[in-house]
Amino acid sequence: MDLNERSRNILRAVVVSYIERALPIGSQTVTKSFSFGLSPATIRNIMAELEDRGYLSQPHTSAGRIPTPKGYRLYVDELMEEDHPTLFDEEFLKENYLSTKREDPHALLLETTRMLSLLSHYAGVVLAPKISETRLDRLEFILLRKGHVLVLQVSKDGLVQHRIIDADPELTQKDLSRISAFLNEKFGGLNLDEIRLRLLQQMRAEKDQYDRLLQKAMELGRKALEEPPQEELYVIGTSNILNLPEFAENLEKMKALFKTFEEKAAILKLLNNSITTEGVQIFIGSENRMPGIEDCSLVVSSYRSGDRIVGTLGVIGPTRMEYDRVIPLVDHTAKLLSRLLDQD
Amino acid sequence: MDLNERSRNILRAVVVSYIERALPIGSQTVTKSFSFGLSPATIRNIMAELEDRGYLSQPHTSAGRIPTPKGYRLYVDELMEEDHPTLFDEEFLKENYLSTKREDPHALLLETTRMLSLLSHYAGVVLAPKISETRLDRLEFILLRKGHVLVLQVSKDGLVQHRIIDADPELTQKDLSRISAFLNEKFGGLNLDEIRLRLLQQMRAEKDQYDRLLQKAMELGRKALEEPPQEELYVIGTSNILNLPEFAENLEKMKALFKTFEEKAAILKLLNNSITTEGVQIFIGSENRMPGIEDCSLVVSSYRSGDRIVGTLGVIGPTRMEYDRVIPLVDHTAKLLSRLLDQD
DNA sequence: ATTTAGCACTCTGTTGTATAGAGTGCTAAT
DNA sequence: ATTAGCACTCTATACAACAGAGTGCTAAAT
Repeated sequence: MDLNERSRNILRAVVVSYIERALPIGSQTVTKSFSFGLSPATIRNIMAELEDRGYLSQPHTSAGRIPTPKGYRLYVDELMEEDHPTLFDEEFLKENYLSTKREDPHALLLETTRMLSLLSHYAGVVLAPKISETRLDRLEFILLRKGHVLVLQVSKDGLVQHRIIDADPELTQKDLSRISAFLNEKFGGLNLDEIRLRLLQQMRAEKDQYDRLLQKAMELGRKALEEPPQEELYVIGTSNILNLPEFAENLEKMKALFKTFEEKAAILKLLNNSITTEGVQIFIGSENRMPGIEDCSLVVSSYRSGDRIVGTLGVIGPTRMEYDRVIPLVDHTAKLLSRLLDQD
Repeated sequence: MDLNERSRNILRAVVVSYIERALPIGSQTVTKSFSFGLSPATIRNIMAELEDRGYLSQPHTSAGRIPTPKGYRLYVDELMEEDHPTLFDEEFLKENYLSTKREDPHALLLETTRMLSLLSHYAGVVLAPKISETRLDRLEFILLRKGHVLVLQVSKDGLVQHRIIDADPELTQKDLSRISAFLNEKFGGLNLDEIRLRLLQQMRAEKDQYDRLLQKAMELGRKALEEPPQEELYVIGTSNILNLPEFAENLEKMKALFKTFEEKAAILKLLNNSITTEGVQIFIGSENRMPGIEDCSLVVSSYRSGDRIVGTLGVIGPTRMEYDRVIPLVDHTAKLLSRLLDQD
């Protein structure tokens, strides 16, 4: 049932050629570009077999072959020689990326996205750490106007997020400061889910107590943490996609793709799914079931801060992506980002 | 030299028809769609004259006419009957926009952009108020780790921005709190430019004084305000542009346009230029000299918070934009936003 | 038992030609 | 001043012819 070595070589040749040329690959092209010591006729037989088995497809009877997602999958999993980032990419990152200021995680993540886009020539995406899953460093409340409170969350890794919530109009800034201090004391170092849980427990326990400020602290804390904070997704380089021939020819696909890019929800969902898995993951074309990007491939990797996975980053490009270059790039970038986030 | 009434009517007819149909307009179309009581031949004469004068152009000898930017300009300035937003737009905004929560200006601005895009069917843009030009309500410093300080700025209209700066590593949170209090006391209610100026003056004056904390306060204040804060531009609905026939047919223009959208710099510049002018401004096609959007028109209006102009918003669409619908829409939206920002 | 040369066949894309249609500009009549 | 009429121009479309790339199959060669 398995493909023999020769068939695999031919498949590799077709995939590599197609990635380079974006045109259906015929038996002649294969014989010319690679030296298998086989005639076109033989190649044709093998290609026909590969098509039967679902690794290649033909746009029409008398055309060359194009890899199917299954074909790319085999290539990526078993045939590709992927090892290190290219020397250029590695050097470039060392010179231009590692030197970015690390004090503001936002700036750092943005720069990471830019690097991914720049070096891959596709679109770079970075899903920012969800502040709710990081350990809390500080929680501050600042009174804006009566009844409106600015909540400032700072995580241990320096991630900052602010949000405005409604609150008891009787609270003064003094109350708020005391509440901040109290909550920081009590919950500093925990992650938000834990805090939320403890708050609820405690509120139940102390329901009947008379310490009104304590109650307000609990109430405010709960409110501050209850709504899921907006998820932050950086996307840079979508216009790179416009240069690819496969989309230039198919306006409909491009429309769908750009709508997806603009709405971000589908991409968020995909990246969120990948956050549980360690290392590089690859979604090839229709393997990912997201409408709009079913003609794209994604190469994503989770990254960490300290010993916890906190987010994912990656590259979105055509199924005809240069996997052997992009996969090590994404892997490497994820590691560099993890390192940058860790060194504090 | 001026166009007579009849020519102006014909020009209006051509512009209106072209906006609707996106195809060169011939003399027959004009006679059929409008009843001027003139034969096609007469229309032709007039159109030829309009072309001579630069209001219309012909893609080729035997085609109908297309308005030039000059033609659109005359239409917009003198021929168009623009008055109110459509009933639908007005109702829609009343129902869906005026009810948005106003406590978080960011959310509000985002919603505004969404509305502009939704109702115009083009791309909506909103340039957020520059916090440096708003009056300061609060300035808070929070120590992240040694030498890194989170600066939190809150403006009187509730605009919040945070930034991370390097600072004297010897400063403790206690120092920072005192500095915050001091600066708030001294400068609350002023705008950042004023504050910056006063700080410099004062620093010079008190150079030789021995109050070290005061000096540090000055120094920190200066640092916190020195770098221009990033400008915030919301853009929503770029993918609407993909549906327009003029761009679908011209891939190159579309590429340029989307690159411009992604980079945002050109749009920022344009909107910043418009911030000094009150009311609605219109840039038609090549009138705006920004590469990438020279085939687009912009309808923008400044908006205010209280009695000061703080930002601009608008719509980016094809030169063939439905000006009579979009201009009142932009105008109306700007006024609504101003009202929402004011009611505090 | 493979491999391959040879060949008929298929499909695309390009080129050239004819044609219909839309629209113009000009002239002469109203 | 307007317009009917007409010759002219240019585009878009359809169609045919054809070159080119590529295939699959068969029979010969290794």
